[in-house]
Amino acid sequence: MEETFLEAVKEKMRQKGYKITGPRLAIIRYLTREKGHPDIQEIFEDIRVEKPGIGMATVYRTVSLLLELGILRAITLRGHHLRYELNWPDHHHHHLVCNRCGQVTEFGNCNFQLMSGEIEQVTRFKIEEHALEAYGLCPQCLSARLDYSTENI
Amino acid sequence: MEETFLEAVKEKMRQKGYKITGPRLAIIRYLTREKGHPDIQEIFEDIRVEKPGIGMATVYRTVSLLLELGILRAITLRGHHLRYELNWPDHHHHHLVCNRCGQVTEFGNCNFQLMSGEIEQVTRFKIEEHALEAYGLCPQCLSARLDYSTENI
DNA sequence: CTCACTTTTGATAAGCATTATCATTGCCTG
DNA sequence: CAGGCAATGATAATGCTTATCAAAAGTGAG
Ligand SMILES: [Zn+2]
Ligand SMILES: [Zn+2]
Ligand SMILES: [Zn+2]
Ligand SMILES: [Zn+2]
Repeated sequence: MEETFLEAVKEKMRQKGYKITGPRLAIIRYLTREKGHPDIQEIFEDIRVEKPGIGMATVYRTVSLLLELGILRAITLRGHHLRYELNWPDHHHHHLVCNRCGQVTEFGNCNFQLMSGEIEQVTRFKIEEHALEAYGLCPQCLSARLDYSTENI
Repeated sequence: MEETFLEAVKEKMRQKGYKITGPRLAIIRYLTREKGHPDIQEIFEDIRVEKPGIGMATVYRTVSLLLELGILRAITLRGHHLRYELNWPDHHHHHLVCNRCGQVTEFGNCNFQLMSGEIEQVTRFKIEEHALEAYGLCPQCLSARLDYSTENI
């Protein structure tokens, strides 16, 4: 899976005339390993461990390139700075964020197509994509809060 | 409606010990008039017309205050900078953005509660809020594109 | 209404994140 | 394995947001 994806990425870069360089490969490999939602600073710091000489500008440039190629996906949670994740094929999902500890979980149960038809009828738009984020309390913070309210009785 | 809302805002500010000042009133009045989704720069420029002396710092501070009080709502479209709209009571809605011209339309047909129960079961989160944005082509851009593809036959 | 107290304001400086610049390095094709 | 051109890394520049602080304005008591 990872290898096939990496080859597809390289092929896409070659087709568009971009060079496959050391820094770019390191960043792509890192992103295929990393399963979370790192921001640009985290990407920079993690890459620096294996490639100490890399510059922040290169990380910015590579992330922009991967976004342009559709390899990377950017998400915003509560309007905070951007976080990134690989755009694996056939993996439609959204994010659930804990309001207390910030933990991010993914969920795939998306029924958006049930409302999109009606929205298209009402607005006359043709819908192409959508973004959805849910906010609440994760299981850990939920039980912590329950304990707290019990204390207060 | 507008007057009732304005009074409710004033009351909320008094309760929290915030002073009702000229600049703050001007910004709130402007936001009740404005029906779009201005960003901080647009708010600043529009307010400056009626209150030429106002400083950018005050606009930033007032927007933060209104967000804290739940009077204002912030939205991000495609991870771009924040845009704002008043949090009118009982007006749950989301945004539909044209990928070509950027036009923003609101829609109220939201079936999120149909999926939230299942997501809560799977993830064990307690969901409190959600944000949803749809992207596509507005009616104008849609017909423009249809014309264009006809030309190309 | 006036005064005294406290918050708010506006101008300015400071702080960060992102982008632009440019000489040097390093892919890639032949 | 060399030449050409894109990419890199260091640094400067830009732009947006927050912090600072003296002056102004809102509030509540008298
Ligand atoms: Zn949590
Ligand atoms: Zn979806
Ligand atoms: Zn449009
Ligand atoms: Zn909704």
